[in-house]
Amino acid sequence: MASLEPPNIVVRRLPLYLRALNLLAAEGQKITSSKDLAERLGISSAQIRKDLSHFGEFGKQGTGYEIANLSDQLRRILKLDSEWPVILIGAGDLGRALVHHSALQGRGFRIAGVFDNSPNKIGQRWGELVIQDARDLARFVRHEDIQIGIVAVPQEQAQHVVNALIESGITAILSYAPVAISVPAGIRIEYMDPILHLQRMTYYL
Amino acid sequence: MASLEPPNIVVRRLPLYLRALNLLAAEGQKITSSKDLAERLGISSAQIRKDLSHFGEFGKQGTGYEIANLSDQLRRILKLDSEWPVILIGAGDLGRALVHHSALQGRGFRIAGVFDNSPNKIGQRWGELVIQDARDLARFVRHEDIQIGIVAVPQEQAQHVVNALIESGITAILSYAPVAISVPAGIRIEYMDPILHLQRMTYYL
DNA sequence: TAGATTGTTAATCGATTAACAATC
DNA sequence: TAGATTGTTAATCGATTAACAATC
Repeated sequence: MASLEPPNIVVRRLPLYLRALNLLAAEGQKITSSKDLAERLGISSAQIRKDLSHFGEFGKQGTGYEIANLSDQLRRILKLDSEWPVILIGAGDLGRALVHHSALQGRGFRIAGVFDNSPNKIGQRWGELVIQDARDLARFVRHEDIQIGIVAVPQEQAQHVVNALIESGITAILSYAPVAISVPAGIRIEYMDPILHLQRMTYYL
Repeated sequence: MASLEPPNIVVRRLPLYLRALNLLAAEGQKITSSKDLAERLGISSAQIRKDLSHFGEFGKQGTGYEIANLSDQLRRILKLDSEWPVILIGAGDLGRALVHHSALQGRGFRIAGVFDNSPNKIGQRWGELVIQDARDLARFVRHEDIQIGIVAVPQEQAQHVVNALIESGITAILSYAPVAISVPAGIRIEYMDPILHLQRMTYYL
């Protein structure tokens, strides 16, 4: 039964389930079970059933889950059933990898604009995108009603850029800068820092 | 008092503390407290003290922690006091961003080799590195005694590459491929997937 | 039907927090 | 000394797991 406030830790696992389901679908599977998913993800089947139960009943006793259906449901729950336009700030290597590689396509996001403050970069074409002047950021965000920003600027500029994003109306931020950034309540921020992940493994080597 | 097996969840937070300490040091601070760190990291001061207590006593009542000392201690605990050589597999945009940006320098790691399987890429220079043939990977890993690998290849090749890495002796892997990879017990793997992070925020928008 | 798997409850497990004596 | 902050204990809180009736 869907309760009122699913714990954040549960919400954070849903994208993992969705990713596994996508993979199963790509393999041509139609049906899966909590046991099957659990093995693939390395967690317990009880946890998967419990997690899903916060949002509804998606399975069938004796059979399991229809992959296409569960996938749709998760996308709906995570609000990924339509594409979110995202802006990218920082047209460096990292930004290029994101745009070029285009891993965002098909998973709920689309890069709608790229911004930089370097005169060398502004005006350059990246595929269908033209790098824009960071000073035009707020206007773009408001006009296109963007809610999500990706920050791929040097560490020293990160807090400043985040402030500007929030000022312009952005409410969710993914930062590649390896520093804790302070944001007001109501703004969500996630971090990407490869070093952090590497440093989490060396203890065990 | 240092207990026998600190929980993994505690070990995973240590790099965050280290990062905050680095920042404080860069600001010219000499001393900090669990309260100060807690505010900066958005967690409780009790948690920081409890976490540190798994590894020893690093503070002084009434004063707090000497930043340089605590930083050294954490680096020692995490085995980051000497530089780990790392190999990178996949010389695409993402790989270039990692090498070029060189964010690894000074945080305990150094890219010792870059590998790719494309004839177009092999032989290219990236700064001081020359992209090597992926077939020479095992030899390099053994000869240079590398323990850590970063996988930045297309999704479809990720499992295959990881298998080869493990075969050659790598025991810790950072994967940029957005798929769960299966590894035998004793091998550690961490994932970098920006979409996952974005998908964890949309629920709340 | 018999077998399988769900959704849910209750028990267990583990992590976080509050509180405080020790002490710098 | 008085004030501040540690390290640690015990209490609280929350998450995970085991178990099973329901049922496809």
